[in-house]
Amino acid sequence: MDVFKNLIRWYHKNKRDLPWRRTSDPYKIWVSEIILQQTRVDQGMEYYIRIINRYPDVNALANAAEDEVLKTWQGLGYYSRARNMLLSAREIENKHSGHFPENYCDIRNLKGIGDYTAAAIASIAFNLPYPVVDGNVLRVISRLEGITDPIDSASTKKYILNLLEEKIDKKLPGDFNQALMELGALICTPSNPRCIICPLNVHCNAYHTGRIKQIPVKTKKQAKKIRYFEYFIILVREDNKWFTFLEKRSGEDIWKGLYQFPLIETKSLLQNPIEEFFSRNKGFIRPDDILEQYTSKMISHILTHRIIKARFQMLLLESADEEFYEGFKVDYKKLFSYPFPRLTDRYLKVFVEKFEKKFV
DNA sequence: CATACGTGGCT
DNA sequence: TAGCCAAGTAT
Repeated sequence: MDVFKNLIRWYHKNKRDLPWRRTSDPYKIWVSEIILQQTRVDQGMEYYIRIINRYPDVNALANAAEDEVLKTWQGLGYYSRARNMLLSAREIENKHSGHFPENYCDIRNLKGIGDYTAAAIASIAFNLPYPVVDGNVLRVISRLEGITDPIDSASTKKYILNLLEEKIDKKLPGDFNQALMELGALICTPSNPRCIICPLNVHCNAYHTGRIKQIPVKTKKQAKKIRYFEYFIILVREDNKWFTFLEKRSGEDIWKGLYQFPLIETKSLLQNPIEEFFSRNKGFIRPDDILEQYTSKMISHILTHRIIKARFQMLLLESADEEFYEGFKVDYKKLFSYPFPRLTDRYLKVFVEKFEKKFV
């Protein structure tokens, strides 16, 4: 069967020139694979450049502070990737003497590395014959083989993995894996695949049976739930300097490890947010101390399975009793050194335009 | 096995 | 436009 020979030939002729394809450094390949989890090349590219510049090797990353790594990752999403990458860098420093592990098992045991990423690093960096099964591969193979079982079920993934374990090029498994993914990214796309120029079209079951639009099959997704976030940007002047208040997000929830302004979360829209804030933070600020107050428009922040409806309350204050607040006080000038989710970062840019000249 | 986790581009 | 989905992982 020369199906995959055509694929490899196509890959060498058509592959994109990407920075992580110009190195054999497992560290850099690892960083690229973490960034590319659920993320398009176009979106991840600038982050890859930034991270490699800032942390050129495992040691540099291992010695970084979590806040700094998260700031570097700010805007990319799925922030546990950044936290786990840092944990794994430290693990490599401490338990592998700073040397990136070279076998599948040790790679797979690192935090943030699952079946896909372990196979990707093992094959690309160390030439080990582990097939990758990612979204591209599931789409390409299910079409090629005319698989109509849902590709998001474990059994279908296992079936495709077993199939590829037989087919994988043992000499150049990294190229084999990347060729399959590259085909999925450039030709065998989810919508409007370019079957006419596909190097596998002769052998493609879905193509020949007119089922390209029906395959792959996926089980249904659930509806979006709405969360309401009411933020309070509190500004206080002391000794001719402006301060605000922040909290670090913890717990198993969205944006863990990032920072936020004092927040009230509700399941429905708050009618009197300021009142609610006073009653929840007794002694922190007093209504009499408010010099100026502004309420932003409602901002809808759309996530895959969530809609966050957020609003920012800006309060300019005479004074505040920080002992009654659980977060911490920040010099306004240092605000932008903290990692924030996109929602906050976006609003902050509007905020600066609109208000900064009033008090800075 | 289902669900949570971000963001942005495309249809 | 609302929905889909992108080089997945952890729980």
